[in-house]
Amino acid sequence: MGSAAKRHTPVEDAWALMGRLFWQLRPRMVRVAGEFGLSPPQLFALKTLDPDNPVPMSTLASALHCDNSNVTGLVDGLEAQGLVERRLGEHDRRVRMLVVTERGAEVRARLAAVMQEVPPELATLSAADQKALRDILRRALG
Amino acid sequence: MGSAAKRHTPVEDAWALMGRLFWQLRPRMVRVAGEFGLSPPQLFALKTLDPDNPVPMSTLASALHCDNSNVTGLVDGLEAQGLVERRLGEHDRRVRMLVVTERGAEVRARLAAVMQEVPPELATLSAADQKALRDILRRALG
DNA sequence: CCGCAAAGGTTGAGCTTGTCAACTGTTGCC
DNA sequence: GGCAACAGTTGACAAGCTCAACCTTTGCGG
Repeated sequence: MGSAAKRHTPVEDAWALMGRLFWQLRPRMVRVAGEFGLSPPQLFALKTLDPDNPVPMSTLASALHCDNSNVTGLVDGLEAQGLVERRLGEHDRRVRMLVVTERGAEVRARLAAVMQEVPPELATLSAADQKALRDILRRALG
Repeated sequence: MGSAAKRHTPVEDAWALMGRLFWQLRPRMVRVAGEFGLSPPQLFALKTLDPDNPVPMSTLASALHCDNSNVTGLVDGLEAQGLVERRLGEHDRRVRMLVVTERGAEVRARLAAVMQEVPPELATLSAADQKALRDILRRALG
């Protein structure tokens, strides 16, 4: 049964290997978030926001694939730490624009720097493999 | 400012692109889990278990990077659906071996089939790129 | 201009995940 | 035999998340 002939296409194998990378990523995210005094969802929220482009809360909600009401609590936390501000919409007074504060932008930048760190498995690839990997993924994702 | 010279190494770019794939994966997991009547953590738990190799709960806990007490609840749910069974350890009566039931194995197999589906972005790659991608990842991850 | 449906956000209820501390039962070692 | 260590469960508690209900604002149609 363990020897049942499971046929995997090359890209399926590749996908499974990426799954392993993703899996190893999870504890790392929790750790990084903790180091910045954030919960993982708060980390994703701050990472998603663009300091140069304030957006309504509903936009953040759809970017995070979650409900508006969920974003309320998330933003409450970020606002309590002075990382973002709710600013009233100028044309439409229903919306609250999410503005990343100066401190928020700073935290976000350090965050991005940590998250961009490549897992050791990939780092050990040859320079040629690293470039090839990037090029293939670029072709796939534009 | 948008022109600030952000230097990214090729592998950092590749890692960021994989991050985008990972991000798109999240809603899909939630959807798949729901289709099988499971929550995402339950799905991961069942996926982690090996029908041919019963393991103690603590082993599952460390595989899931979480506390033993958390696994208790997770397994409660899976057991309530008849997907796994707690079997008393033969040599050590402290441990409960997690045995995947027949029905559990069936669900797990269908689950694996769905999860192995490759995201469309990767599926559109040329056959050569797909093989190259697999080979590079194999070199990275063994 | 009025009425009203629709949109943005917040609130509260309720469920699940997850952690920690305390506890039970079992084991193995000194 | 005593005792520290281990496996698992329980209870308390914080947080994420969704849904339904609600409030305010908006903009459209009559």
